[in-house]
Amino acid sequence: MPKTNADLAAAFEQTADLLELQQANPFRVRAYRNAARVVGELKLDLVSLVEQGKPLPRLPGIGADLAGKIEEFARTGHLALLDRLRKQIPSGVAEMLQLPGLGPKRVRALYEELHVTTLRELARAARDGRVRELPGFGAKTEQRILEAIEAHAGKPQRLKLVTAAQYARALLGWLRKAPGVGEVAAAGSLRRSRETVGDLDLLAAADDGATVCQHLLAYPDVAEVRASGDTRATVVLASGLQVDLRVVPPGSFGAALMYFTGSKAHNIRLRTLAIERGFKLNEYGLFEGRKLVAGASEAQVYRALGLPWIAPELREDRGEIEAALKGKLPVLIERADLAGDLHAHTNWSDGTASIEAMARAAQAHGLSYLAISDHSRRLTVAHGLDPQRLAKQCAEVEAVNRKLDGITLLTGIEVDVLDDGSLDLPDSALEPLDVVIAAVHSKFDLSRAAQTRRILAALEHPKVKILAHPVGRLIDRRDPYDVDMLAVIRKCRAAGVALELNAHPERLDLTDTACRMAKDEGARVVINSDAHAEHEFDNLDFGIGQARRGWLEKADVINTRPLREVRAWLAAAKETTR
DNA sequence: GCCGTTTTCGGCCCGACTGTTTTCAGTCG
Repeated sequence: MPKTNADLAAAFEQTADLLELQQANPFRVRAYRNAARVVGELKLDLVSLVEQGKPLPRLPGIGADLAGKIEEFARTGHLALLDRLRKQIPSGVAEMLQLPGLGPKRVRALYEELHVTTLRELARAARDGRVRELPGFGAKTEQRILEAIEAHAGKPQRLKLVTAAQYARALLGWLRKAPGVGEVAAAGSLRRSRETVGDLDLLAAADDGATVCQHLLAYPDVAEVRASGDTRATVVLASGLQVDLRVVPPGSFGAALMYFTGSKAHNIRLRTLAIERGFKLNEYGLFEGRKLVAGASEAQVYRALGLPWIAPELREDRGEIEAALKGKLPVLIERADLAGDLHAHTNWSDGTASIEAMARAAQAHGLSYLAISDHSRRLTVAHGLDPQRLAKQCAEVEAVNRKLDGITLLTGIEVDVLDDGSLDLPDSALEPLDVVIAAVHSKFDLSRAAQTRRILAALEHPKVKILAHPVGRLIDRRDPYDVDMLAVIRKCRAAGVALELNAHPERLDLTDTACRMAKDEGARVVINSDAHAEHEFDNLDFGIGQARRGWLEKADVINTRPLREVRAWLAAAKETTR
């Protein structure tokens, strides 16, 4: 099994956990965690780079030592340091770090004093009342540990962005009714449009924070209060979702929004930058000595640091601060830039609405063109179209088109890519269509080489202009298939094929890092709803969020262009080796 | 373990809440 950046990141993360348990230098621990993040987000496949004997690029926070460890891992599949640490500390001990309320100090005490090495043993020790005997522990902590172990068993996954957004909307509505409250906002990974959200971070402006915190505790869906003070409160909803509320004075709202939006790595960079410039940055503002320099708005704080405002989607410490310093931030795409949608389904296959209903829904969502692209015959569960039904559908699309005003329908198909890379419909059926989208819906478990070969072959087909959901994952349900994404992206660029950013909240595929890779390689992206129902054009918002996380600008995305230009692109002959 | 238009050594983001204390350590975000 070839190792990936993700394996390397996991090895660094485990090393950090174990070092932390040994009470190693906390900055050394941080260096490993930082390395895990940087490597995990990297587009470049480090293992194959080393295999090819190429030098590693300079990576932020990775010096001589960690670079050596990357090479070691690439060559041997192991880190000697990690192997050694694992011999010293049983694997179950590190797992205890996952429990809320248990950090390295307490876990170490449990391990050394009570010789507890698994969650099961920990639960037993807690039930026996042995945990409370330890210095620094008490009856309450013991009880919390038991509850945490129980919750850990039915571990709530991170929520999909769309679900988190629904919870947040309801909670913000509730908080707006708190006495004396000013602005309220959702922050955290939700505001950064991460594809999944772990817990909700909410922010409110008020002079009397305690009252607003109390108001949150009274929210009908609150199942448990974890903490509550004058400026912050943490509750757990009935669903298990944790909600953190922070309340600050109005003059600090911008600084607090920055602090609570994160990411943590972005914040650390900003605070370091503040120190270099003689300031101190915290959630109350930017301070010069005791004097508040900025704080009411994010833009003020960034400006005082010598930076333009940075969009939340970029705040991941993936180069946005360097870009901001140089004045080279991307002008990110916005929802209003989308002119059309090139992938939607109807009740001819597995959609729920008619062609006309989908067209009118798209128009109501501000779009001026829409491609009807139902499934092809191989996808029998979706009632996929064979050549005869496809031809009939095309005739109906044209008929509907004549009735419409202000939106134009394009004919199309989401055609299955078969095992060998050929398409599920004959060329004669595809030839008359405006849009042909190639999609992999089977054989997800091919080897990387075979899967890549298969997809590259499909991209060669002269009619294929879009590669649907290129990574193939379903968030939390199905892993992406193993494919050489860089090879796929380069092929797409060479063949004039657009990579779809499928905006369905369960897909959001391309991933953010793949979007950025596509942009860097000069390939085009198309942001499609893949709507199966009229309301699903709303999902385009999530596609835009993901695109912005991938640094995409209007010009990078095909369906920001007017129909005339899109038609020209669709009609352009492909340069392929076929 | 990383890093340097003040530094190649000595720093490394900052504050709130809880529980266990008797003035604060540990954890979290």
